[in-house]
This record gives sequence, structure tokens and C-alpha cells, in this order.
Amino acid sequence: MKIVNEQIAIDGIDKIILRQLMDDARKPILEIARQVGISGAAIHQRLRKLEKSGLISGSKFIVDPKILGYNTMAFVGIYLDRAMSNPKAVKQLEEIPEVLECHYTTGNWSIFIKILCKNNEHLMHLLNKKIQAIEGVSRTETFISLNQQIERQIQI
Amino acid sequence: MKIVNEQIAIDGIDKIILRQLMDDARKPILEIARQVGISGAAIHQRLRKLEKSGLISGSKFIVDPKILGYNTMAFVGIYLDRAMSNPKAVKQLEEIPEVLECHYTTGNWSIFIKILCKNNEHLMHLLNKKIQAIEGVSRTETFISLNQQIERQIQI
DNA sequence: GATGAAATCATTTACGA
DNA sequence: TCGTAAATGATTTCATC
Repeated sequence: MKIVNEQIAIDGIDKIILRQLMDDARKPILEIARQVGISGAAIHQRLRKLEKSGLISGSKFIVDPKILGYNTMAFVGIYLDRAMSNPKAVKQLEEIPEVLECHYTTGNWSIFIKILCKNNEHLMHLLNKKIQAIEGVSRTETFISLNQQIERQIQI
Repeated sequence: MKIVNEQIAIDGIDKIILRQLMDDARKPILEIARQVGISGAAIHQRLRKLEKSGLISGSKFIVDPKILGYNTMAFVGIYLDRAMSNPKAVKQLEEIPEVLECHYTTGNWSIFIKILCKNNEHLMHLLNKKIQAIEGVSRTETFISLNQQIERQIQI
């Protein structure tokens, strides 16, 4: 495997394979093979290379939360007391299934999270009863996503 | 298909199927069938039902951006001039591949985005030359994710 | 909803160019 | 890195319960 600047070298064919599978993880390898004009076994070999390199870190079915009634996405900046350890708070945030992302960030907030709830009532409950209940959380600042217009992975 | 409160009814078997495929989109249906103890054809039928309901919105290979040298994730709150139309700005943000998410939000910012760059230099270039260059962008506020501790979909 | 059987198609390995 | 070939395994459809 060629290494360039501590990165893997991925060529045009790798890119086509990746783009197709990033768009539809269950697309048959043979279908991609026919499209790019090499054998299925060759695609298979390339995929194993890409997996070994760590570039492909898995595959996922994507579910649409709206179908389950989750209509309100919000972001919450969290202020932690100086005494409170960040990892302890994160562990408690992990227990809240509505928390989809959690970041340790620069700036005023100690922690920044993305949450998904059914409606505003649900959001209020999460904030007041679950997040504020975490030891060390002194204050939160919330803003709601009224509409998500872009959602994608890094382009290959 | 049973409908409960304008939602689909998904039973325990559906949940197992979904959880497994949300974790690994290429897991063979027959393997799941053996695990839950019903036939492959039955799983197949259930998957078609779940797809038709819209709950399954697709599948994706997940790539690890770090392998490609993308090490700096940041969030940017964008202030737009009153005159500037939101959709026009979003269209220009779409042209910037480093923009992974874009939300229209409540609060002080008009637009809130998540971006992924290689390093701080790259981030600065994005902010100064690409994002600030968008017509109507008056000011931005940026904070960097030093570490992402949670990343997941809604739990089924 | 579930099943088994059958046809079609895909994955995976080994080996040689 | 690619291709072919062959074995195994998966998907998909259908008639039926």
C-alpha cells in the first residue's frame, strides 16, 4: 500500500468505490465492478485495503427520526463548574439517549451537545430534568434547529 | 401495516433487525434471521415494510476523516444581514465541501454550521476566504471541538 | 405474517498473469 | 494490482400456510 504524507494513496477507482458505498452501503460490489470496468475480486481487494487503512470505519443503516416523531433538534452549550470533571459529565450524558453528539469545545461552554427530541415539551423536560440534573452543570444555553439544510460526510 | 399515533408500529423483531443494520449495514439478512429465529424471507419482508414506511432512509459507508488528515472540527455561528436571504447563503455554503451540517436556528445566529478541516490554518482560510466571502455574512463566531465524545443516531 | 424451495446473484478464496 | 474460476453463501420471489 502506498503511503503519501502519512496518508493512504487512494486513486480514482477507490474514490468511485467509496462514493458509491458512502451513498448506499448495500450496493452490490459486482454492480460497482461492472460500472468501473474491473472484476469484482479486484474491488473486493481494494475494499480490504481501504478497511485495513482505517479509512472505512464501518457502515450504517440510516433511520429517519421524524418517522418516530422526533421533530425538534437542538444544540445546548453547557457551563460546568470548575470542580466538575468533564468525563464524569460525559458519562451521564451518554445515559441520555436523546443526546446524539457531545463535544468538548473551546470558548465559553465546557461541553456542547446536539440533542433530538419529539417536541418542545420533550426538549424542556430534557433540559430541566435530565441535563440540569447532572452534577456540575451550572447553566445551559439552548438554540433550536428550525431546519437542517445540509447533512453530509467529508467529500472523497 | 399497523399505524399507531401516525407512526408505524415496530415490534421487538423489527427493533433487533434495525439495531443490527444500524450498526453494520452489510450484515447478511440471513445471519440476522438465524439470530432472531425466523426465516430470511420474513426478515426481508419486514425490511421492505420498514423501507416503505420511510423509517429506513438509506445506508452509508462511514469514512474516518482523520485518515484523510481532517483533524479539526469546528462550529460556526453566522450572522446574516437582514437583507440577505437565508436560502441564497445556504446555496453558497453547499459549495464548500468542508461544511458538513447547516442549520437555520433560533437565537442570535441566523445560520449555524459544522465544518471539518485539516488544521487551524485550513480553518482560518475557510473562515476568512470562504465563509466571510459569502454575500450577506456580517460576522461569525467560531468554536472548535477539541474532542468528540458521543456520536450516534437516535436509539431504536 | 411466516415459511421453504428455487432461481438468481454476490462474496470470497486461491492461483496465475 | 488485476483476472478467472469455483465454492460457498445471500437475496429475492412465489406459492402456500
